Amino acid sequence: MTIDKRAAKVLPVSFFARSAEIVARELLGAVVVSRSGGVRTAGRIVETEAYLGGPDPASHGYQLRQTPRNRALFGPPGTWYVYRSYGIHWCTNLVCQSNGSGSAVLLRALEPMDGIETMRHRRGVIAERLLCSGPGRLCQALGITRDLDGTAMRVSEVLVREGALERADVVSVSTRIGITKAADWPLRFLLSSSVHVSRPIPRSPASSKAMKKRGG
DNA sequence: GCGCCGATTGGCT
DNA sequence: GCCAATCGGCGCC
Repeated sequence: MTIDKRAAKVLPVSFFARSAEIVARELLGAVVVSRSGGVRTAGRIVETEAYLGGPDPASHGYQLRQTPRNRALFGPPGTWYVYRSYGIHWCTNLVCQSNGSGSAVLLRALEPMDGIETMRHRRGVIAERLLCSGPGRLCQALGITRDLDGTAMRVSEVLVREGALERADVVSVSTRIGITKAADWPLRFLLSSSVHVSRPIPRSPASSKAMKKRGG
């Protein structure tokens, strides 16, 4: 897949000035273009999660509590919020809704499009499906670090609307990954037909239990 | 000041 | 499936 320059259009701030849930769903199929280190890399978004800020116990903006780390989360819509995960990885979000809402969309997986050799070099892996299939992985592949935190969406990395979804794309919703609080909120959005998602849709707890009981 | 925890990943059983 | 790596935020003393 390549980016059609005629159709490519940078997403306006108004795109992000809506609920994180809506933005997370509508970002599927959009393209992230990074120019980190002067090298161009790009990927198509295939997985996102919404974090709702004040009312969301899993959000870094829970109860609108601000710290030096999450400062960017309370900035204007379209601001990048990048944080360190487990002291090792970077994860990147785009601020949504309104100033001070603390809500954002986490980018969880991309389908690599441009600069794939650069991604391989940065990631130290060959397999294409391991390049951007996770929030930490995609940051490494695109060269995203704390440098991007608090900057406006267009400053370095940008998001462009790439037509829309393709005919083969299947939009699915599931619970969010890797959290313990509000773990049952259906705020993960993914193109479930893509091989580049971080994980498949989890089985429901009930059927998972049944599978375990049956030795599956 | 001290200890625990996490929006992850990669390697091993 | 289990576990370590590694660090900032947070609760508690």
